[in-house]
Amino acid sequence: MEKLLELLSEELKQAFEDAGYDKNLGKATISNRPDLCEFQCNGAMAGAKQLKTAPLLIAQKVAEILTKNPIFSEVVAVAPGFLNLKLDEGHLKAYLEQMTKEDKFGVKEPKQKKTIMIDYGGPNVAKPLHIGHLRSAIIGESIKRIARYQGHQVIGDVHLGDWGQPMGLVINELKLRKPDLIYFDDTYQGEYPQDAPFSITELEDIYPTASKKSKEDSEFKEKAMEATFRLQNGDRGYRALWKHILDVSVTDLKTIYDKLNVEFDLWKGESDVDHKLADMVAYMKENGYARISEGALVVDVKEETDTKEIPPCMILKSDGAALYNTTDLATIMERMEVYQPDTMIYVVDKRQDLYFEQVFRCAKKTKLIGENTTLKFLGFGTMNGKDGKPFKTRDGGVMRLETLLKETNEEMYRKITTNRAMEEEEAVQTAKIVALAAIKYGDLSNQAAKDYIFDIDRFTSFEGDTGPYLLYTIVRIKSILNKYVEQGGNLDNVSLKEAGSASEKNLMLEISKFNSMIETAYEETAPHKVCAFLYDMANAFNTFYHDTKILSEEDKDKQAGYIALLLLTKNLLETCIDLLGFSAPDRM
RNA sequence: GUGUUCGUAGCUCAGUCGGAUAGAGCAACGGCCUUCUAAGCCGUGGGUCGGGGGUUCGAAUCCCUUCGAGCACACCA
Repeated sequence: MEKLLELLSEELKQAFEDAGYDKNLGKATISNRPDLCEFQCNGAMAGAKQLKTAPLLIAQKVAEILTKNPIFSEVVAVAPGFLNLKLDEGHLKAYLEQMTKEDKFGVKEPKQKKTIMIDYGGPNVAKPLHIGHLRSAIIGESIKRIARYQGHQVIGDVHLGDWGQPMGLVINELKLRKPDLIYFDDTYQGEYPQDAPFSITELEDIYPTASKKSKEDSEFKEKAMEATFRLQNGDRGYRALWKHILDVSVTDLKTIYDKLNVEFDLWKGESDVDHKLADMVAYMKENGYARISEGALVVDVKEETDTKEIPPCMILKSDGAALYNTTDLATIMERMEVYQPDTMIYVVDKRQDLYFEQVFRCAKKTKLIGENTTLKFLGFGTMNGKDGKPFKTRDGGVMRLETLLKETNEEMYRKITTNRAMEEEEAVQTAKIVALAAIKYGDLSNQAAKDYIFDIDRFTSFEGDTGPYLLYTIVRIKSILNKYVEQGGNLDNVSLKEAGSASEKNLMLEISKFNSMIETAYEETAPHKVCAFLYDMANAFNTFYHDTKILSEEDKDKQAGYIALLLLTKNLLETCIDLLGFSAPDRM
């Protein structure tokens, strides 16, 4: 269904035209003076110059026509030329009624359904997730859900770091610890065991140890490189071992992403395109895209219009080895072949901006992607501590994601149990749900591209612009709806009424912004717009709640109208938090 | 050095393809529970929108300049 602002703009256009002016001046916007009006139009001022007429006169003439229009309950022209508008209650009610009937509350299907691939998460095999991975997961997941809700086909790919040097390090360290494993026996011809010869706990200890050793011990490093080489060149035992590392690690990653309510459609990794690298490199050479520079194979990506220097995109290192660029480009190539996406969005730390600019240009120049394919870099800022510096643990290390989750859950459990009496089991479950909302809302309510301060005390607070506050609002509505049913009410039997108070109308006006908000959030890949909408709607609801007695309302017809409004509010709130990737408990 | 992002209330952040009196939250202060969850609501105080200049009827928003901060700048990912 059409956005409300567009419907109003249509009326304004007609009025401008009828008054003898350019109809394009008729554009409705949300009022920035809510004390005066609900909507406004500034067209008279914009047109005053070309029309050589005083803006107020234009506004007055248009207002005269508009006052006869039943869609507005009030039309006033004020100096210097604003048109102040109020919407008729009946029309507002009808608009909301239509929302409840339509699929997705009136969000229109896109004219062209796109296939969008989102590359987010980016964990490395054999390394535990740390807070650096948090933003990519949270933001990417939300973008995915918003785009999907908007009606596009969206594929989320975790893009595992599962192939390079780290794998050799792990294998080599494992060889030192367990030299007798049959995987290291070159003469072994039989099948390898199903079960991995190590646990996730062990694996998590192996990588850091190996990484440390490689920096201090050149012999170890050399052996690790050799192991990497053997793995990549198809050594049977090494491959089998690598497969174990992958399985154990991915199983573990899935449980944590599951806790975060983050879900990937694809668990592809760098290793999946290894077989394409040689062909791709050959293709770039044959078509004259690549050249040798300082021993390395590069593709120039400079453009005439550049104001800054863009270094060439390196395809192969001077020792002939592949690097991150190589696998990223090959991944783009494979995605084009298998999924033909219209857009690929990379949700990555913004410090990689220049790097991705090079890769994108290279992909375009070498025609790995089509003319109409969009590669989009969605860089997010750093998560800082309260001191404004990158977030660290108390002893200065990198905090594990699991630790962060655990601590937040505990903090939330403490808050819940001190404020409410609740069964142990329910309190634990509720704490988890609310804690996740706290973390995610705290992150997503900021613009993704900006650095932000991760303040767990603030995020877990139930007061103000926080996740818990929103959940509390939803829980409140659920509680009223439950009681209504207990008292014999039927939720299927309620219908909206015209607003009878300012707070009720205000809530309805907030609700009416939903489809336009979704569209903006999608176009700007901006989950924080969803957050702002949620908060505004929760505020509008709470104000309405405080000056309206719902369950004790004597007029049953009026009461049913309130209930219908509550239902719609609740459904929208729940839809929005789902777009952000969290959910609400039944009680808290 | 080059490029880039940013600078809004004591703190954390919205608002930025020009519109009226720059908005929230936290913190501070003052009200509102025999009544649907007070984890709430209502109100008060708090601002040279980093500085300067320009464009415009109108600038936090656009342009120039300046100061300050973060980040990036090919053989890591």
